Amino acid sequence: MAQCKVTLKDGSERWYEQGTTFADIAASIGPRLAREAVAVKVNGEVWDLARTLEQDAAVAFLTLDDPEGLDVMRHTCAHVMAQAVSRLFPGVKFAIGPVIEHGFYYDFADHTFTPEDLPRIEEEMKKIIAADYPVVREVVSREAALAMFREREDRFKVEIIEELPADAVITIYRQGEFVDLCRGPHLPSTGRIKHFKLMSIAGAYWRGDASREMLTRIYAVAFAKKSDLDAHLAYLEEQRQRDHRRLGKELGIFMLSKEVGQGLPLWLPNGAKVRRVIERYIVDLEERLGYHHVYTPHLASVELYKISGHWEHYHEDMYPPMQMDNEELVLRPMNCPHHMMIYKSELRSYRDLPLRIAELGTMHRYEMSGTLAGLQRVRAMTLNDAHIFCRPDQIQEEFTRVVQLIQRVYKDFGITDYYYRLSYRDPNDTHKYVQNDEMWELAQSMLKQAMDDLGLAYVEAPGEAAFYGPKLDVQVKTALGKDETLSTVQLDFHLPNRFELEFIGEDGKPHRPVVIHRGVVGTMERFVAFLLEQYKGAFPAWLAPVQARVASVSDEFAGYAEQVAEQLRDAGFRAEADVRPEKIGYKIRQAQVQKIPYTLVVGERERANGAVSVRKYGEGDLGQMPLSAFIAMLRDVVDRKELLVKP
RNA sequence: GCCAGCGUAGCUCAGCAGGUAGAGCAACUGACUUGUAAUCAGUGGGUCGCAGGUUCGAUUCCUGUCGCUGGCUCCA
Repeated sequence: MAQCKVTLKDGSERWYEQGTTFADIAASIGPRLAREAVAVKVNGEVWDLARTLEQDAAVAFLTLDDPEGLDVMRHTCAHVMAQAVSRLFPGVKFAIGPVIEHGFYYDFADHTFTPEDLPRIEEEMKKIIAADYPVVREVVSREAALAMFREREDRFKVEIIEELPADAVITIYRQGEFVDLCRGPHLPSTGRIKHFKLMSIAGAYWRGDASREMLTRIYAVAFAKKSDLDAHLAYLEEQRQRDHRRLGKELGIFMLSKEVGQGLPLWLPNGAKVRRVIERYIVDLEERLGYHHVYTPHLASVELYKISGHWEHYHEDMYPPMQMDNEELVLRPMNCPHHMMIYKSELRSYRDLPLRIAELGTMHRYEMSGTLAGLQRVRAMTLNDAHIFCRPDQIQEEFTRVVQLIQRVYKDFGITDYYYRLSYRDPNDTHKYVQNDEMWELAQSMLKQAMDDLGLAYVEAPGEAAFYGPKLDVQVKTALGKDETLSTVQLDFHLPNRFELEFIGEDGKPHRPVVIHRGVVGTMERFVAFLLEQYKGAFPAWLAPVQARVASVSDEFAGYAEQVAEQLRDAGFRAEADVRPEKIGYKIRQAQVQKIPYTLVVGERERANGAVSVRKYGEGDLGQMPLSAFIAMLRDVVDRKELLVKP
């Protein structure tokens, strides 16, 4: 028998007979490895331990401590769940069951699950794990595979097999009475599965295609250690506590009601205060950076959107037209066309460029009801929007300035957990986009170049572009773990053509400008939703609806408390007095629950000294200080935009 | 929009398997005059999302509808 050389992770080399299983190789290295190995990486590919060594190879054994090893366990766990389902609900059809972050899911058809089914399925899974069935890989011919799954009437598996490339190695995995089409790899046996929990049931379209059958998906998590599972569940619970919908209600930020309409939020006084601070901040900053803020109406003629092309491409997301006099009007879903018209209102010289037109503009978009979520997804939203009209040679500098502005703003708000995404058009579905291949190629490579020159890391996302051009998105995570776009910068060579924009160049001839669309704060709604979750409702002093509450120790000091609050307001702060005849402990508790940054306790000792006793949210009693000293401190904290609690 | 679940007082939630509803907080009234996360007592408040149906009788079962939640699709 031929000998094969095995190079291990530590660089050492060993020789084994061809045909030796990797399980045996692991055993020859050590009993502990034999016990803990769940799979093996052979020349970079993850394999089952039962597979055999056929040629010289670089070999690394995987345990549950390796992310790839953990994924193998999660994948096998998905099969165990499917097996349990097939036992409990005969006739259920199986679609796909991939590994996802923290766990896995499996899509089923021809049976509707309810939440009560989950514990039953878990119980059955535990039996399957206890039975410790070996998981056996089997290579089968395409014909055999088709025959097998046709006989079971597993239409999804048949479809998958039919679409596999001609040279694909088709494998099935068996465990006990259960068999599934699967590429693998898997654990050696079901008994190796550790800790898991079935989480939720959801609908999901077959192959993610809304025109196809809706399947029932069961989501689950799985971990190597009980403590990891518990920690994950605790984390999810904590995330639920910081859900902006919960905090938004508790803190009086916004409300929604069906009487007002779905997805149409009302900003309550506290929310409006926060929003106003942000609006002032961003408008001031933009004006300093050479943006010109404008106001344009919420209604526009359909004609305007026919010129822009929105009517053709975006029509289904717009509220239908209203016929008045001899005009057809729509609620605007975006204000780019208005800004195009502002550009066109004068003859522009190359010396005028870049021209940066900005607006806090309210838009209305018809979002599908199922996608609405608190302030994160709404149907009426105010964008921190701007359109930069520039010469082609100015694109890169303007783009760079926008990215720097984004970074500046994120720093001021203490936003650190985000990533950049370059969104390109979907090369397989180009009809969704404006037709101009050359433009797309140019714009996409230009964005990439600019990001590379900035030295910023990014992910590339085909299919995420706007219909008129590629974009840079800044992605953040919501409390529920979903990615959302917070900021966006989009290159547009299209609208300038549609509106026939021009500037007079140095040569005295007309030229076409380029437009950069950009939203830094994005929408006020999503931004505030994000901040609520980011700060767990504890807004930094510069943003907080109430920066300081003055709490009187007893009625006798109500006058002094009012006086202190008024002095704070005169100094430009948002302050109020709590002079109710309640115990000081109760007032303090309420101020803490409302996450007010500073509570100022005033009684005899403070009144006598013109002082306040300062309690800071998250830190506790800072002791007594003269009111003037507190004002100086608060001013400094506000100016520096200091975060209230460390993230 | 699609699939599933949920919808009880202002808020958070009880209410086993059908017999016209309860707690805590909040609100209101009174007492207490208070020193760093809840003072005590009392009072009011719900056509149990809405509309049908089954039943002697429905918050409880069924159907429809509206809304919310999770996910899919979509997306700032």
